[in-house]
Amino acid sequence: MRLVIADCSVDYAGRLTAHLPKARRLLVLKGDGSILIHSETGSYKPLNWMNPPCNYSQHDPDEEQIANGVKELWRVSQAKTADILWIQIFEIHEDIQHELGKDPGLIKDGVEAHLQELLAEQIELIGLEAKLIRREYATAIGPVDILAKDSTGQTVAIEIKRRGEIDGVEQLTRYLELLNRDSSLAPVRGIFAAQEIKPQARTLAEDRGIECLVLDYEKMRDASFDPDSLFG
Amino acid sequence: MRLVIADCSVDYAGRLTAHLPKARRLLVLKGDGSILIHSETGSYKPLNWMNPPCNYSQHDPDEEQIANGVKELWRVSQAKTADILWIQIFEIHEDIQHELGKDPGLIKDGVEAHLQELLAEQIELIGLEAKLIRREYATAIGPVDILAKDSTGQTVAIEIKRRGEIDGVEQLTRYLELLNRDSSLAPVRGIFAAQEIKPQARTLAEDRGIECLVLDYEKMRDASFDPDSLFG
DNA sequence: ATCTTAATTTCGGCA
DNA sequence: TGCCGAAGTTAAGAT
Repeated sequence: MRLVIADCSVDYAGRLTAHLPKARRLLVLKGDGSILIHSETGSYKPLNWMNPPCNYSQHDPDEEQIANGVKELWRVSQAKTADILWIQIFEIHEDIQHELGKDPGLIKDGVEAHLQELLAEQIELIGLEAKLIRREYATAIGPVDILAKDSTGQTVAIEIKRRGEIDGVEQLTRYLELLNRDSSLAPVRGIFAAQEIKPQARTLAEDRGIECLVLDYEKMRDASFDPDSLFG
Repeated sequence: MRLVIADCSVDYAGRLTAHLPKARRLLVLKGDGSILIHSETGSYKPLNWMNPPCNYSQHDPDEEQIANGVKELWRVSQAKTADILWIQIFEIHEDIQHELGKDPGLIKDGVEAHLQELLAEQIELIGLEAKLIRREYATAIGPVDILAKDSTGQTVAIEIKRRGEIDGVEQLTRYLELLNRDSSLAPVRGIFAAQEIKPQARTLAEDRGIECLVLDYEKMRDASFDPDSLFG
């Protein structure tokens, strides 16, 4: 990995056209050939970048560029698409190199899968005497997060999201349409369950007769450790 | 901006819990207090990070940590949320500092907003004598990009994308369903306009009676500079 | 390899 | 400030 602090200007041409005027910035050239251009502020997205695999080459600045003070001209192009980054280097203030080696990677815990696990375990949150049929109920267009039966015996399809947005309602709608063609299950109603449900998603869901359920992750997790606290 | 190459391990607790085992990495401490932790590969998202505003402090490692070889213990916490990053430093291989100053920022060209502006201006591209009703026509489930009337007086809802994919067709379908309930507008037909329309999106759109319109950005931009060139 | 879905999404615009 | 949708989204998982 090479780290360069330099006064530079950048031009990107690819999915869009963009330009960075001359300023002092950090250039990170990674071992896989990718490059990141960062400023002093703004997290964590670089001002400009190129994803691997890409090709780096150095070129001679033309007369006009030399007259403008350009010392080096870098070209970074994407190997698969037509994306190109031209970097004009005016002055290099720092230039160091270190090999980092392979990274063991990030270990995560606590995402959507956990919410699904907890709701399956505490299925009565959707209504008293509700029973779990199964998680990840397979259909032709993908698995339904949870399939259950309510106290009246009606089948319920549940879509779980961390944040409930319109896409999730569309997804559940497609499942319901399909499940309702299965006479052994129909009529199937839907519940859209999420830690947070956006107003537009709620509007669309209710317009389609889909119930919205806001999940309290902390409470569900606590109840999972101490089952008595939920229904006791 | 401070750049540190160090052997470190990281623990994050916040919206999720995550851990990075000991390895050599790049730590970027920006002037706004934010921190990025990068490895040799994988652009451009860091392995771990903390967004500004945040607080940095150094702590004394406990006996166990010292026994494990921890030399420094950094704590970076988000000022507004409860997110915390603990960084165990085993060895520092490089530690440099540079002030970059304020960045003039990125200048973009060729995004969706611009396409929308151009099509509103050149609305006859959807058909002769078409008239613009308005851009960003508000509905309960979000704004329609462009609402217009064609030469027969029929209302037309237009969804604009840079790249036309299935999502965009779904979005337009929802708008059409809603708009067609409004007797002062109905019947409303749809046009799916994009610089590039994916075959699957085109198939779905046409199946639903939605017209597909491929936009030539360069040509529209030129026409905007020289209006005569378009219809002359 | 392609498609689908989530993301500690980030980022910008407008109410 | 908060909500909503786009992004050169990126990244991970499934088909």
